[in-house]
Amino acid sequence: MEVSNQMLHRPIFILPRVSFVRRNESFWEMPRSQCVPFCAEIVYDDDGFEICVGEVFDEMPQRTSCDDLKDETCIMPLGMDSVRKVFEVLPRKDVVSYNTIIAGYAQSGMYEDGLRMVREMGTTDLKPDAFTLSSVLPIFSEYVDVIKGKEIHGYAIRKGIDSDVYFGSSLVDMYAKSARIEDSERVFFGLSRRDSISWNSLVAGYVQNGRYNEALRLFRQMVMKKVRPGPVAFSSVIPACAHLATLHLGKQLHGYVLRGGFGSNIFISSALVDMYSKCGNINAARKIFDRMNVHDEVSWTAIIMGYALHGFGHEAVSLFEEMKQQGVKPNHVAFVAVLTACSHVGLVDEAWGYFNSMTKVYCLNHELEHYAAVADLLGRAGKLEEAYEFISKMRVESTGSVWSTLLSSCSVHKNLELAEKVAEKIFAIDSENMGAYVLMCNMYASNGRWKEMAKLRLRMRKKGLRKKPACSWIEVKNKTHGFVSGDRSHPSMDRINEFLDGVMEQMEKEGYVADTSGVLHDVDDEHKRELLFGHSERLAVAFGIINTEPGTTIRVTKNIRICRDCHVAIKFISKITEREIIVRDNSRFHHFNRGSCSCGDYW
DNA sequence: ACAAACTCGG
Repeated sequence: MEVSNQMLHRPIFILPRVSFVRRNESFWEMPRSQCVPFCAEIVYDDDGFEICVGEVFDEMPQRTSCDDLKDETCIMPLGMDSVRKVFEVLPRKDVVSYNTIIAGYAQSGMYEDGLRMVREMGTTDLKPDAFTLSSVLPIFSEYVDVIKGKEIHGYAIRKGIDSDVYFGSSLVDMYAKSARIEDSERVFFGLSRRDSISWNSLVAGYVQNGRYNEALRLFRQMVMKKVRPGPVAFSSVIPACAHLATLHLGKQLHGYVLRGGFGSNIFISSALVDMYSKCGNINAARKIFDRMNVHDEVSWTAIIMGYALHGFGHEAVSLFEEMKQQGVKPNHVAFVAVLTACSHVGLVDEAWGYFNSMTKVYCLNHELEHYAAVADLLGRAGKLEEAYEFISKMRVESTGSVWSTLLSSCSVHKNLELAEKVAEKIFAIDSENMGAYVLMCNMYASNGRWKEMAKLRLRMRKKGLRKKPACSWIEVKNKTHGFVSGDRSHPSMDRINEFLDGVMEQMEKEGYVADTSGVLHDVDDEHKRELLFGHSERLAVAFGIINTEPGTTIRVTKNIRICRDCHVAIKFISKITEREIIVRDNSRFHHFNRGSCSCGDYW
C-alpha cells in the first residue's frame, strides 16, 4: 500500500462544538418506566465527591483490577525487532504465529510491516482468519481508507467470518472512523453476538461522528441489556455529555465511574474534567484535575481549555506555565488552548510569545487552529487591520472560517468598510457561507443601509440559503427544554411572557435601554424591542427562573453567540432576581452575577 | 477488536 504524507496527516473531522438537543429525540423524555437512572446524584463537599446510594446499586460493576494495574505495573514489552527475529527462526509458521506478528506490527503503528506480513501470508497456503483481519482493519481506520476496508469486509463475507465478534468490532470502528456511521450501524445490528466491545465500538463511533444523542441512547440500551460498561465505554461516552452540555447526565456517569472504581483512569478523568468545564462547572473540573495522580498533556489541555472557556485567561496561562515546569511538553492542542485563553481576555503580548515559541522552542508547525486563534485575538482586541494583514500572510491556506472570525470582529468594532472587504474574501472561498451573509445583513441593518441588506438577502435567496434559527436550551428537573427565537409554541409561553414583562418594568427603572442596533429587520423601534424579547436565551432564562427555587443557579446553553442586548438584559435580570445565571454560547461561558458578567464585557 | 483534550463564525 502506498502511504502518502497527506494520508498520515489526515484531516480530523470537523464537528460542531455545540449541538442542539433535538426535542423529540432526547431520551430523557422517555417514559419514566423505560428510564433506568445510572445512579443517584453526586454530592459535593470540601473533601471531594460523595455518592448517594442509587436504586440500581447492585447492578453496578465492581472494581475491575486490570485497569488499575495497567497504570501501576510496568510491563516491559518486547520490541518488534525481537519479535521479528523469533518469528523468522520459527521452524513451522502457522496462522497463529502470523496473527501474532501482524497484531504486533499493527499495535506498534508499524503498518507497512504489518501489511507486508499479510501479503507474505497470502503466498503461503495459510489463509487469513478473523483474528488476522481484526488486526489489519484498524490500519485502514487510521488511514481512513474505506476502499481497502471494504475489500476486507468483502473477503470476510466470502469466507463467512463477517459475523465474528472480534472482526465485527473492528469493522464497526473502521466504518465509523471513515465517517460512514450508517455502515457501522448496519454491521453492528447484523452481528449475531455482541460483547461489550462491539457496543463500545458503536458508542465511540457515534461520538466521533458528532451523533451525541445516539451515542447516549445506545449507551443506555447497553446498560439496560445488562452489558456492563467498562472504563473504555465511559471514556467514549462522557465526551458526548460534554458536547451536549447535559450536566445532569454527566454527573450520573461520574457517579457510575466512581462506583465502578474507574476514578483513577486517566482517560476517564480527563474526559470528566472536560465535561464539567463544558457544562459550566469549572470548580468541579478543577477538583477532579487536582485529584488525578498523574497529568499528561491531554489532561492539562482539558483544564487549560476549561479556564479559557470560562474567561479565566490568567489562570489558564499560569497553568500552562506550570505544565511546562512539570516537564510535560505542550503539543499543538495545548497551544490551541493557551492561545484561546489569551484571546478571551485580550492578552495580546503573551499570545505572540506563545505563538512564536511553538516553532522556535517546540518545533511545532503553526496550524490553521493557531492562526485562527491569533486572528481572533487581534480582532477582539480591535486590531482589525493587523488581523487582516496576519490572515493574508498565513502560511497555510486560509479558509472561510478564519476570515469569519475577523468579520465578526469587524461587526463588534463596527467597521463596515473592512467588513465588506473581508466578506468578499469569504465569498470568494465559499460563496455559500451562511455566517458571512447573516453578519453582513446585520451590519447593513445596524447602519440603516437597508438597500444593501435587501440586495444581499436576494443573493441568499437565489442560492436557496436559509438562516439557521438561534436556539437555547436549559435543563430543569432532568428534562431539557429547547427554545427557538420567536417561537411561541412552548406550553409555558404565557408565564414566560408575564415574567419578562414584570422584570422589564424594573429593568427600565434601573436604567436599561434596549439596544436595537443588532436587530436585522427594518421595523420600528417598538417592534424591534419585541423581537429582542423573543430571543431564545431570554426565553430560556425566564423559563429557568420561574421553574426553579429562588437562589438556584440558572444554566442556559445557546447554539450561537449571545446577543449584545441580551447580554445587557441578563445582567439586569441577575441583579433583580438575585440569581447566578450562566449562559454558555458557542464559544464561551458568561457568568452573570449581581448585575455584572465574568467576561468583563470583553467578548 | 473499543477510550480522553482541538480555534473561529452563523
